[in-house]
Parts: sequence; structure tokens; C-alpha cells
Amino acid sequence: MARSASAMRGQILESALRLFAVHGFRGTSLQDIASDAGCSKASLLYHFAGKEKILTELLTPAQDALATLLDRVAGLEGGRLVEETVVGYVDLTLRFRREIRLLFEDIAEMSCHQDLNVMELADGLLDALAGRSRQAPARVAAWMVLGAVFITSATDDEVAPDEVLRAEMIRSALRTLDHTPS
Amino acid sequence: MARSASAMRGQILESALRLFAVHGFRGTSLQDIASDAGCSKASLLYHFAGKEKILTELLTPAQDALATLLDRVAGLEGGRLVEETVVGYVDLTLRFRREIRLLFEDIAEMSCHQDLNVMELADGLLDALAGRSRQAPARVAAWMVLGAVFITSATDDEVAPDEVLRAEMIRSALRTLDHTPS
DNA sequence: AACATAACTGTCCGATCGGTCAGAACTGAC
DNA sequence: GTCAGTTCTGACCGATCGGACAGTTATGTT
Repeated sequence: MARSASAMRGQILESALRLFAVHGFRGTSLQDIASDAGCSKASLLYHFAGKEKILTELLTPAQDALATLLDRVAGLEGGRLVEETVVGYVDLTLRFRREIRLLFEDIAEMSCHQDLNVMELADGLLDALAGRSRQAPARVAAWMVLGAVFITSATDDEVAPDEVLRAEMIRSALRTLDHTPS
Repeated sequence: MARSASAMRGQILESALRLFAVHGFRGTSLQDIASDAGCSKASLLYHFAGKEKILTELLTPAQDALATLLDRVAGLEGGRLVEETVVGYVDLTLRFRREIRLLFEDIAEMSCHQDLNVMELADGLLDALAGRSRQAPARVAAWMVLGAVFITSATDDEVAPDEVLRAEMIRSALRTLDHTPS
């Protein structure tokens, strides 16, 4: 073959991104990537110094974009700061959706592979959080609460004592769902 | 030694939970767990049919608790449904915090291990989302938005078309942050 | 055509992994 | 003490992994 260097590199990155997003980083071998990209494993290691370097190259653009966003909002404050940050962050995550999925498929595969039916339960939880609504806005908000609480609970304890954390999580979640307290 | 069976089993589960939460499931070997628990790898496999069975046993209580919650709110609707679900879900995630961390440390380790300084950037993003506030409520809400947007973007596209998803994510995020539109 | 360089590959290596197995060590009942 | 049953272990196995390296093939320049 001996294509141009950049072409093969691009093909490898494309294959790696797709496979990482399906089987996770640790769940994808260099041979898997090589087979998908149509070259030998040795060829991979000619273009990239190691497996981790492939991952680094995949995630660097997203990291740079985030750094750029933070630079842009560095001078702002108050409402403008929050608005710009939120919009920029949302756009950023949508743009690098595949890269983000890459980070999560390790979890998804783990939750599925065994005899746990986590996905089914998650569906039920989503449904309840959305107040059984099938409308897009309610369901998006439900997804957000699902993820928000999940991640925030995994956070270091330093953020806030447990009682405060609990109260604020509940209040924020209800705000997210646009729920007016009864 | 030859302790009682249940004692050793408990010790193994405890070690596994802690190590999984630090190095992830795939990043923790049976030998690691055995060393930590103070027994041989072969002894692990005497008590548990395989590595996955250990993970299953660790996650089953959380799964059962979630199922119970869903049963409890099954008959509710409207505001009560949403409130009960949110509170129940928050309590549940806090109770099984270590188990949830287990699922995430794969990501955390991946993001750190390489030459990406993701954590630093995440701090900056958190700061901006909190409007530079150091108050606990603002910071908890910022954490929630961080996680919410991140996870929702990784979601299947079926939930909503991209334009709707974007608009709703922004609106929900601003609600979460208690930001009154200017 | 001859040559230097870039692109690529087959083959091998050491390490590590999850898991098996025969048998040793311990335990409690009698 | 004896013995059955439980608990535990060292040694081993096949598979797979990331990576190294010498050598081969293509490419472009003169």
C-alpha cells in the first residue's frame, strides 16, 4: 500500500474512535483497530507511539476547544458569564459527542454484559422523572437530572457536606425539571 | 487460616469495591483483590465463580434499591410522582456512592493517566458555571449541569433532534443554575 | 536505473490476565 | 484420634495484550 502518511493516520483515528466508542478503550485491542483500519498492528505503532497516544490524539481537539471556551468567558461575570458558558459547553459536548461516548461505553458495556438489567431500570427511572411525559423537553430534562445526580454523587465529598449536597441536589433537580414546589 | 466462609467473602467484596472504585473494573486484577483481601487468587475463585460475579454481587443491592423505588412511585402521577422520584433517586445515589464511583473511575483514570489536563479544565468550567461563586448551592448546581450536559450529549440521538436537544439542554441547564433569563 | 527515504509488515517477545486443578491445611463432630 | 467436609493454596495453563525489530515494499528525486 504505502498510502500517504496522513491518510492512513486519519483512517486509524477514525477506526479507533468508532471502536473505542463501542467497546471502550481497554476493550479495544490494537489488533481490532488495525483490522478495522485495514492495516497491520505494526503499522499502527509506526504511526502512533503507543495505544495511549491514539487516545490522546482523539481527545486533544475536545480539550483544546474547552480551553478556548474558558479563555473566552474568562473576562465575563454575572449573567453573561453563566449564559455564555452554558451555551458554549452545550455546543461543545454536542460537537464532540462521539468522543464523550467513548468515555462512557466502558460503563455501558459493563452494565449490560452481566445479568444486571440496568438499562431497563434506567428507562423506568427516566420515565418517572419525566412525569410519564413523552414530550421532548420533559425527556431531555429527565435525562439531564439522571446524569446530573449520578455524577454529582460520585463527586468528592469536599464539595459540600452530605446534608447540604442532598438538599441542593433535590432542589436543583426539581428546578431542572421545571417543577414548581407544591 | 480457613476463616468462616462469609467472613472471607465479605472481605473480598470490601477489597474489590475499594479497588474497583480506584482503578476501575478492568484496571483491577484478581491478584490485586486477593493481595488486598489477604488471600490467594485461587481462594477468590473458590468463593466467587468469576470476576464478573464479584461485580454483579457488588451492584445488585443498588439495582434492587432502584427497582424498589420504581415500584413505589409506580402508582403516583403529576407533582407527587416527580418529587418522590427525585428524592428517592438522590437518596439512592448517595447511599450507593461508592458503587457509582466504581463505574466512573475508569473514566477518571483514563483522563488523568495521559498528558491531558482534563481535571484542571473541568475545574475551570465548574467555576464559570457557578458564576465564580464559592457557595455550596451554586457549586452543587454547577456540578449537576456539568454531569447533566455531559451525559445527555452521550445519549442516543433518538431522544430528540439535535436542534431541540441543544435548545432544551441550554434551557434546562440555566434552570438548574437558577438563572433568570436576561 | 539507482538510490534514499518513507510506509508498511511478519514474527517474535515478555508480561499479564482470568481461570483450573490436585492436593494441603484447617475445622468441627463423633 | 479419626474422619468427612470445608476452606485455602501453589503451580500451572491457554489466551491475549502492547510493543519491538529486522526486513520488505512502495515512492519520489536525481
